[in-house]
Amino acid sequence: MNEHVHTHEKLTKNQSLVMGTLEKAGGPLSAYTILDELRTEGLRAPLQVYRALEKLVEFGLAHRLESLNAFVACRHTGCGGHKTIAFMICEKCGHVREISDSALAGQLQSLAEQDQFAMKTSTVELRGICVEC
Amino acid sequence: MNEHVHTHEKLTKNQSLVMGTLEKAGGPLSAYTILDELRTEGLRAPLQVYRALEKLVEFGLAHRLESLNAFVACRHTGCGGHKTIAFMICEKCGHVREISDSALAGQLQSLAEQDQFAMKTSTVELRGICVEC
DNA sequence: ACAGCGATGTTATGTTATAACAGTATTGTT
DNA sequence: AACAATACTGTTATAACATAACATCGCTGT
Repeated sequence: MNEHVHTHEKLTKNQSLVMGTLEKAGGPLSAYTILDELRTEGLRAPLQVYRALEKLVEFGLAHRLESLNAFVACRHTGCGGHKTIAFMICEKCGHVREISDSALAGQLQSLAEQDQFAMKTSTVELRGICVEC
Repeated sequence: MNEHVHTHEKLTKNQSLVMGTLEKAGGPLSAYTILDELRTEGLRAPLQVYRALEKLVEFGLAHRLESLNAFVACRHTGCGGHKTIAFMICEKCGHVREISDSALAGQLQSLAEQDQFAMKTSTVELRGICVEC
């Protein structure tokens, strides 16, 4: 399960700091938790974190979990060819599993097309209990 | 497209008030917007609304839209036999379409089973532009 | 009568997110 | 080098969303 190493060459200072914090955590963090982690690095205001997160999400390096109001590092970055489609969130241990499933992606797209709905983004979050719990 | 009439026989006063407000709106409302609507009815505190919403969601009479931090009346109540699976949210006009699709439901369930994940609830929200916009 | 339980009302507080404005850094162009 | 354009940064203040804690009320069943 050795994960990838991300270098973030093009990231700015704050973006790097936030990305590093997310990766170190290995799970979802709230913006304010990230901020607290980074006070030692000189960050002081929520906006500094939110602005970095906005970019990271835009770049596909991080994802926002709507049902948690939290953010996670993308597991897939750098491998290309997959869009993140869904998350399985364990309500007991907090573990988040990121899923790329092209069948699901297609299904969502065709649902949208049925209604002539121009889908821009999709949020799929499954809540429950994971294997280990 | 004549929709159903809901009578809410078993609802408490606050639950009725909140449900009525959601139905009258015909679209998503934030808890605080609901509160403002109901100040004339004597409601004063957010908790009064949140507590009612919690029950309504539990009863399946309303849904929470995670990506909007808002709530909508369920379109389907009283017909039985369908679980709400997804929402299509227009980012331009704010219109929300509620979708029951058993194929999608099955797909989510089987994704969960693949990982031996005991799914309790699912959130599926598609963002984009609707036909009319 | 009274215990149990769920709903209510209220105050206070916690948590998440953005507005508005000023300044700094980088890049590309002439 | 001078400049404009663009993006990022820092800061203060505030908005928007949500819950904790506690006291009380009003049913229902025994």
